Amino acid sequence: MSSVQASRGTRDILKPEIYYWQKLESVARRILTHAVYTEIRTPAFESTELFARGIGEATDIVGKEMYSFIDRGDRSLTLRPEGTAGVVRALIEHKLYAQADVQKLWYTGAMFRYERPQAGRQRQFHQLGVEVLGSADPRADAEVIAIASDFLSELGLTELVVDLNSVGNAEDRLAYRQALVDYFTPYADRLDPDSFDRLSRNPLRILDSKHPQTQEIVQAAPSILDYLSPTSQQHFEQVKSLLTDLGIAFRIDPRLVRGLDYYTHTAFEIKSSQLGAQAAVCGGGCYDRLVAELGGPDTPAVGWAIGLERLVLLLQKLDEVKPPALDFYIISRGEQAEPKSLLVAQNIRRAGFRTELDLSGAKFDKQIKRAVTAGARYAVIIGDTEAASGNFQLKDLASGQQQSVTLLELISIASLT
RNA sequence: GCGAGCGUAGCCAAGUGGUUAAGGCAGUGGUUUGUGGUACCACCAUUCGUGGGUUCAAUUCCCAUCGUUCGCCCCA
Repeated sequence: MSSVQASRGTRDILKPEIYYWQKLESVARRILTHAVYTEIRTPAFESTELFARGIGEATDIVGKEMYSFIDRGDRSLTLRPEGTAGVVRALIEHKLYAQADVQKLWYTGAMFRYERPQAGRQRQFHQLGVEVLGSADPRADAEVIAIASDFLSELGLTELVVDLNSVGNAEDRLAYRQALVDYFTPYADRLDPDSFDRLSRNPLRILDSKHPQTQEIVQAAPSILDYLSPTSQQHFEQVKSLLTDLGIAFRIDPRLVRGLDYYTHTAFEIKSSQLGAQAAVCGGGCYDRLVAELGGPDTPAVGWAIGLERLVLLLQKLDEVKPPALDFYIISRGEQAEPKSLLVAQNIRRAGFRTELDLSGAKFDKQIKRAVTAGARYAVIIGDTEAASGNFQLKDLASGQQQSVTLLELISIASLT
């Protein structure tokens, strides 16, 4: 086949699937609006430096997954691989922190990473995220988790589990990192190659290796929870107690670490047992150092991102989402009738009814069949006789009853029922 | 980036080294006039993702390539 096809890792979202996306978007919008989070829309590409500095040079995302390019003005740009860096850049650039101590923001949009595509993992994918900037209060952590939890359960998802951990502050992490290096070094030759590599680069990440032999060694590794400073510990305790008060079930996973450098204190993931290897639907945590690292004032922050492709995969396993019900289906055939049908359709639509106009010119039986399949409540049948008289056939598709009515009568009948 | 599987019509799917590539769903036309069901009839892949090779002969075997799926990596 010589026709052009969608690029690897990109896809079109077509009819049945799009209803899930629309549902998820409307639920998200409602919940976030009620929580008084403000939507923010940032560019799909940013200067490469923003991600290199923000996400961390040593991360895989920056190291090998970014869509970077030089534009015609010799600038190095990158399609955003995640949403937080751009939001923080906007916060700093517009000095949003000066308008209010705490900013509560949310975003959704396409992100880009050069990865091996798989179910629920595309090169162009979509995330929904929230960021609370300017509060170190444990309530901020608990609030964002509560919002994620409400959002997911509102969508009807069960079998979700919140995994929770604290990675402490910068000093805690440093001390823990050293402890891990000390622990793993004697086992260095027994680690899998990836983990061996991380020993010097990013030892925390050895913890969530899936390699069986590495896992065995990890079993007895020191726990981050033993390296938390009293303040970090207190913060963590408060988050746990707030979640308990909210009735949000969670389990502590001291081996939960995040892939991005900017995380501190609370780290969490919401996972589904129904997703195979791409189990994490929502991931987030605190990132107290990021704003300062990108040149802004010292600003504590917490947020999460939800992978929408994975969420849609889950939703599709639940109930079927249908398009909104159809009120009218306009059937017409004939030289006088067909032009008239559009006028009728527009009038009914203006009266507030969802109305489909059949443009096929097919025979009446065919069009009526389609009206039934489309789930319409009424069919309006217009032939040349009706077009001339101004009286249309209004057919109730459930009962099969049909009457001859004017446009005004037709609308008032529909309004009454 | 690594390992493995898969790729036949809009969808599902059988198939074999050898004249015309099953079947089902959907679609279209029809069984005389402008009305939903059922039944019946007809039509619907010059071609098996693409390119190359082996062979007298390939959808079938081999190689490459593209896409996709699963796992690793990573992440949401």
